[in-house]
Formats: sequence, structure tokens, C-alpha cells
Amino acid sequence: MTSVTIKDVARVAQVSVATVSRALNGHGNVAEEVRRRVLAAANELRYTPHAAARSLSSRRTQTLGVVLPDLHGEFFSELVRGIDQVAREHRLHLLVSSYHGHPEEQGAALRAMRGRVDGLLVMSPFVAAPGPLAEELAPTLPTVLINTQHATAGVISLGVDNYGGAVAMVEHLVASGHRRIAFIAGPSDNFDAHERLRGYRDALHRLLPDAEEWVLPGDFDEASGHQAGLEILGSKQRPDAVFAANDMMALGCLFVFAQGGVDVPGEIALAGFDDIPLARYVHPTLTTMRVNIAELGARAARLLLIQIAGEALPDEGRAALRPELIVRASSASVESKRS
Amino acid sequence: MTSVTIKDVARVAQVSVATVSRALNGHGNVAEEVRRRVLAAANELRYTPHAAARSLSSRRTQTLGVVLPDLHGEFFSELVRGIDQVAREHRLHLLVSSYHGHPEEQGAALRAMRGRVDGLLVMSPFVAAPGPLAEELAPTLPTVLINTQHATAGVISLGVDNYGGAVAMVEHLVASGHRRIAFIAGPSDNFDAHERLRGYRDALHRLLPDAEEWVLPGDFDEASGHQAGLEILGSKQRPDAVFAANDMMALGCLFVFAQGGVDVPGEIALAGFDDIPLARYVHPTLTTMRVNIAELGARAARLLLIQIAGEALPDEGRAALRPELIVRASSASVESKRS
DNA sequence: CTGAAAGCGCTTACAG
DNA sequence: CTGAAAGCGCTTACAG
Repeated sequence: MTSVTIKDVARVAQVSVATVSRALNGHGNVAEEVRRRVLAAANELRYTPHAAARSLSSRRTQTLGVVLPDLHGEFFSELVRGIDQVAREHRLHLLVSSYHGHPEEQGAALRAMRGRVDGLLVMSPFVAAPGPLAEELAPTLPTVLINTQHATAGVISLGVDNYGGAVAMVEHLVASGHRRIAFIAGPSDNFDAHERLRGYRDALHRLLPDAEEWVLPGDFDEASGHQAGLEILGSKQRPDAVFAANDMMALGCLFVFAQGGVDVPGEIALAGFDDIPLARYVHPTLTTMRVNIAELGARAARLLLIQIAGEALPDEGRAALRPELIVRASSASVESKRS
Repeated sequence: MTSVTIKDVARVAQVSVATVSRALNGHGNVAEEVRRRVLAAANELRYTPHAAARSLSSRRTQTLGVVLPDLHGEFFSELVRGIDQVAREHRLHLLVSSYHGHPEEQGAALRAMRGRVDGLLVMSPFVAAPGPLAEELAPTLPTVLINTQHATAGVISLGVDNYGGAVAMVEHLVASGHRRIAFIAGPSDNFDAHERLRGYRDALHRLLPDAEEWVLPGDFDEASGHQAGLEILGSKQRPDAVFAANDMMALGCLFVFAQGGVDVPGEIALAGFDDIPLARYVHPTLTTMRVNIAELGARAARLLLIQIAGEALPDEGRAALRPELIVRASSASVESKRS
């Protein structure tokens, strides 16, 4: 791996390394003819600057760090795709790191980014333990938090309006004639799940003051939706609508209903959250809230770039992303069915 | 961002920076008491080594580069997940880069990795243009190619046995009693697609010497499967089985069949390739070849690590991954249906 | 076991 | 416009 360095280029172009550096970085103050000679030499030698050396002296890495809780599933791939899009426009690299669901390793992941990145995009969906995160982040790098509860002082964060989305879904279900609406919750230590539950509760109490809330436990996985579905089928008085905190659980529930011969939405309407690709393929197709995850990633990346550049942060672009209600067959209105 | 350096630690611990470096890197030849003092100082100052500086002097980056054609979809997220798993076990970072479907930018992406990574995992599914890739790779870094046609001299590559998988699927369809088997092809410039088509052809000619091959064009997207489905429905003599080069096209085809009132598998059996999550959720559930993409990524990463370590490459672990036949409802045998 | 020094490959004031 | 030199923060022979 004996690679060619700036010295080799300097020798071939018959100039100093300083001039090579200036010419290659487009620093204006280089004679046109000299610049051409340098470019030619660099080209001939297939020279590529050594990134670590450049970073060390310029204090810039041209890299964005992305720290995620996990790498599983569509959410993260979409998020990374959105970030990558922006990074690419700015010719920046992406260093991704996941702490595989071990929040306690998050700190190590963050620290390891020192000297590798110019800024950090970190997603920390855990409800608990804001301390370590804030502590780790404080003295370090420009950072944007994604989907976190912790509006740590001085650290920008960006997220999805899960609360508003859940409210909108309950409004839709109520408007469709449903009165007894059950909710399948997500993991209790997850902030998104927490917000969706809060939206369900608030909207229910506001729109149907007499209705009782009915919350079934879940963990965002299909199996827990399945479990909740069984419980619902076994209950004395069934709900006329079930709102799951995410699509995967809605799907798990849907299968139980299908096996149990329950007509969806005839007997029980069903709704999810996320709009995963599957949602439009199942039968009946699933009503849900669409969240544009790639857009979330892209916006977060843009906020980070602004911060790195030391510019003032615009107000627009900092607001939480609003999910969009997607009405499909699983939540047809009670009226229309009865007629 | 005034960060603490090795000098600060040295001062606090009252030793030289050399000793700090040795103590922190676990170099044995440090007095136990001194080591403790250094560790304590580092801890107290919350010191984290500057990665670029370390890379520059040690010639190691502790980072693996991943160069992908794209970041869209489950294939890539699974691949990255598998790679990440192995990287993590070895405390390595992942620098990901996609050239967004512009093969001509692949070279730039590869070059930009210099000084940033210890090795490269590159996926280049294009049938054409082996030249640039080989040229770019030649003098550079330890590399493992994923799913490429180009068994470039001296560069390891690892892939999926697409040919064998396609053969196995045709064998299954024939064994199930199907005789007139159409194939929906993938993009002509894609190596995976190319191999699957070749498998279909070879198996068909071998098992059903009198049968004519029937290849419909496609591009791996659902819409092209849809298109192919329409063409099939409009044909004078319909096939009794359709084998799509991937699941998404099979799904597109399935919808046309469903809309056209075609009984699957009663009138026409259907099979795909990949076993995407959707495959088990559609109706009827889709017969397909399962490819363990995360495993592909993990294996490729392991091969790369072996190469970086300068060790001899084992024969096992270099063989292409064999896809697994997953028989579902969409390809029930003709016999069983007629009875 | 420990330190002084060279060196990794760049960039960037500082002179000229 | 150009070059010599210092410096970025580490690691690693080389002495002792």
C-alpha cells in the first residue's frame, strides 16, 4: 500500500508541497500555469490526499457521524438514506454507528467519534437517562438529536409529531363512527411510543368524554400485536376500533382477527402508525399515519450543517414533522357499513 | 471544541506522552502504578484520543469502508446490518458511501476512502465496465467485492449463488407439475439478474427439452412485474407458472392476476426470488428463494478482516451463499389442485 | 520501564 | 504568487 503523497506531486510538478496543497484546494492565489502543472502531476500519479492527515491539520473531517440505537428495519435505512442524500450534496461522508439497543454503550459510541466527524446526528429514543447523553454531548461536537425526549439545553433536536399524529388518528376513528377505541401501546421506555399513547389518551378524553380508555401493552413487534389481538377477541365487550402504536403491531392484530373470522373493518376497524410498505399490501389495506423518515433524516442533516457552518438556525425546519393520515380499507366508517 | 489531548493527560499524570500512549494502548511495558495514574488522569480529563492523529501515525483507521450502489430498500439495510455486526465485534467503525446508481461515480467514492479506512467492501452489481473498478482497486486497499461479476485478479469476491437458486426454483416448479414456465427478467445490466436468467434457461432446457423459454423483460421494480402480468394475461396461450427474477416483480404480477380474476396457483403458479418480508403476507403467500443478506454482509466483512490481518484466506466462507427454497401457497402443485 | 525525538501527510500563517 | 517552517495529536523505534 505504498501510496503517493503530496511530496511526490510536489516533486513531479516542481513546486513546494504548500503550493500543491493550495492548488489542489482551489486557493486562488496560485498562478494558472502552476495550477495546471500541479493538477497534471496529481492526475498522472493518481494522487488522493490522505484523509487523516488532512483532518489533523485542517481540523475538518468532511464526515458526519450518525449514531443510532439499532440498524434493523426500514426506519433506520430510510433515515440514513435521507441523511446520505444531504451529505452527498455537500460531499460529506457518513460514519454510522449503532449501539445495538444497549443504551449504556451510547456514550462509548459518541466518544469514539472524536476526531472522525465534524458533527453528530444522534437518535436516542429512550425515555429514561437523559443525563449521560447530555454529559457526553456537552463539550463535544455540533449535534442534532433525532426523535428524543431530551431537549437538552443548547442541543438542537428534531422529531416527528407523534402526539399530533395519534390525535389525528383518533379524530379520524371517531369521525368514522367508532366509539369504543382500544390502543395497543409501544414499549414504555420509548419516547415515540410514549407520545403516541399520550395523543390517544388526550384525544379520546376530549372527543368522547364518556368513553373509557383501553390500553393494551405492546413492544412494537408483530408478536405483541398478535397477543393484544387475542386478548381483544377474548374480551367480553369488544372494541369497535383498534389503534396500534405502530403498523407491525397492527398487522399482528390483523392476523388474529383474520384467523378468528372477525370482519375488518365491519366488526372492528383497525389502524396503525408509520405506513410501512406492507400496510398497503395486506388485506384489508391498513389505515395508518405516514411518517416521512427520509425527510426527517435530511432535515436533521441540514440543521447539522448549518450548525457546523456556525450560521444562525432558521426557525423553519426545526418544527417536528407532521405525519399524514392515510385512510385505507381497514377503517371504513361504521355508517357506510351499516347502510 | 477545545479538546483535551494526550499532552494534558501526560501533564496531569506526570509522565511523558509516550508513556501515556503506551499505557492507554495496553502495551505491557508500563509500570503498574504508572498505568493506574495515567488511566486515572485520562478518566478525570475525559480524554478520548483524536482518531485522525492516531490514524496518521499508526497507519490504522479502525474503520471499514462500505461502498454501495444505492441505499434504497431492504437489501442494503440488511447488508449493512450484517457488516456492522462483525465490525462491532472487532470494535471497528463503518464508513458508508453510496454512489446513487451512478456507476461513473464509483471511482470517486473509492478514492475518497483513502486514509479513512483499513479495508473496503464494495458492491458493484453492474454487468458492464469491469475496467474502472479493477483499476481503482488495484494499488489501494484490502478489498472484498460483493455480488459482482468481476472476479478481478487478486481481489476477493463473495456473492449469492443466483444461478443455483434459479435452477432450484425451476426444478421445484417442474416437480410441481408445471410445464409452461414464463420468466420475468431483471435489468439486463445487473449481474444478479443475469445469473438468475441463466439459471432459468439452463434448468428449463435440461428438465423440459421440448419446452420453449419465455422471457419477459423487467427491471426489478414492481411496475415492471405488473407490466409483465398484463402481457401474460393478454397472451393466447397462458403459462401455467410464472417465475419472476425477484419478489417485487412477482408481487406486481400477482396483483394483475388478482385483478384479472386469475386463480393463483390454480390457473397460474407464481414464484419470486429474495424472500422479502412482504412475501409471506400477500395472498396467496409467495413461493420464493430466501437469500440471507445479513449473512452475506457478515461473511464479506470477515473475509476482509482476514485479509487486513494479512492471514491466509480459508476456503470455507468464500463460497457463494446458497439461497433456500421457500415453498408457499402461490406454487401449490398442479396434481394436488386437480384432485 | 521510561523519555526525547522523529515522523505520519497534510494545511496554514508568515515572510518575501 | 511561492516556499520554508511550524504544527495538528498521535505512535514508535531508539537509547538509556
